[in-house]
Amino acid sequence: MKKTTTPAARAETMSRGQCAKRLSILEAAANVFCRHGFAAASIDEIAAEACVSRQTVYNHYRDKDTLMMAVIDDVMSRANGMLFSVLSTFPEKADNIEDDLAAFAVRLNKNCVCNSDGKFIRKLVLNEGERYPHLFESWRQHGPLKLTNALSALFARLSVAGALKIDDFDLAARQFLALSNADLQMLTLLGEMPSDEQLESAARNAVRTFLRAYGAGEGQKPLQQAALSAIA
Amino acid sequence: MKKTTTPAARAETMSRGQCAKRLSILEAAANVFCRHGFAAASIDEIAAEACVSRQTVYNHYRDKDTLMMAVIDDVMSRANGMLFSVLSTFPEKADNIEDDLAAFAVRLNKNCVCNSDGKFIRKLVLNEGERYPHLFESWRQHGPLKLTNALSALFARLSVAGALKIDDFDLAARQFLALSNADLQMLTLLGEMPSDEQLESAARNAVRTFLRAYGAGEGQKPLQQAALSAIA
DNA sequence: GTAAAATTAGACACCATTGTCTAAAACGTC
DNA sequence: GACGTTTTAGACAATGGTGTCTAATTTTAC
Repeated sequence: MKKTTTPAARAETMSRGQCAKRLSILEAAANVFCRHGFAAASIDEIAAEACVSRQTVYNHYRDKDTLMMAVIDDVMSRANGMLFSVLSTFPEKADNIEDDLAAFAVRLNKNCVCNSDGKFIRKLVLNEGERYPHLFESWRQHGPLKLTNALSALFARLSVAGALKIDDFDLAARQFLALSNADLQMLTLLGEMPSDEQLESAARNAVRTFLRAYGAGEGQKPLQQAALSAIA
Repeated sequence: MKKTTTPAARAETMSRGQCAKRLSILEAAANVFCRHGFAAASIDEIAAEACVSRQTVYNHYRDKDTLMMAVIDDVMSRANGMLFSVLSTFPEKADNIEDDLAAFAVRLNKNCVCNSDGKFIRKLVLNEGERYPHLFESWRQHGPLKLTNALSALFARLSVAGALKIDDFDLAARQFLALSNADLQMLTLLGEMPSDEQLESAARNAVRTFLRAYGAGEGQKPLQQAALSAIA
């Protein structure tokens, strides 16, 4: 097991068979950890769900803790990448703020909050955040803090452009996110993925209220249209 | 163990010694279950934390599941009672809505959301809600649904009184609650109890934005005072 | 086709936990 | 002080999961 192939060749070797199993194990482990929690998750169940023998799991990851760390790394980095990607879709111009903000809220909730990675991270942070302050802090930095900072900067730009009237940008960012989740919390709590209609409706409701509070209302146009409740 | 004492006498007997131990066990179990989750919680740790021998735990509760059920019952009924109590403090008159709503938000967050029962229920619902739909539904009925319904009715009254301008009362209720939590989520996620100042500030921020969106603004008085951010 | 590497099933020791049992001790009541 | 009840500490078997090992089988590279 030493120097049998060059690193490049081994990388090529690992590119399909091994790598596929690694990913399969990671995905299965994420699911099982999410379903049962770390302590109650059994390696046997993970192996079965990954369609892999238990020994193979131990071949790739020394022990349960190592596997858990790898899963956390995997999910976190994917979630960070997705958040970065979504943040890069900020509205550039100040025309049609309502539609732009709503579309952004939809993208955010769909790709970062309500998907399976979001669910995993929510459970992880709630359950282990106290036990592992470093984990909590790292998540906070790369997640909510980065998000609110970006939103805050966006709101500042829009305020300067005269499209919004905001005194505390940071507060407005937190409130925008809170409003965006108001209609979805129940669904995400159960881990269900909201339908496109629900996502759209929730975003509309949030943005309308947000703009009624912070819009640079010429006409203010309040209660422009009866809102459709998003929750059954 | 039959007819040794009258039920009344036995009740009297149990009123201090046994009952105290029962409560001690319940409290310890709630803490340990909350810290480690159901599967990872050990009866030994619960017994130790309750200052009671393990056998005593088994004397009072047949097995781990029974104990868990008892804890859930205990926490849920206490939380329901507290919510009922807080709901009975709704503002009666429509004068000074801002202060009244803020004070209500403070009471709600302090006694129902951010306390240890709230923390327990949050973890319980997130972790076991999918596995036990009945548990989830029961919580939803007695918790968020009752709360939003009551708030919705209050907003309807205030709208009729001309103090608010709301088209969708239910949506407004959900948004009010979402805004009330916007500044506290980070803290409650870690299980910390926010200070009175933080509770007050979070409620102020929420109510101010809420009224800017839904207030029957005569002067609308926007941006009346620079907001103090509640989050460090 | 062959050799190296990876995978598999199964057996295994080990450990923590659950729930039971027993005998001794503490408690409260009369 | 005597009695019944509750509590306690400790031993105990049973269970289930972890992590290791081995030998056989499959996959992959060349």
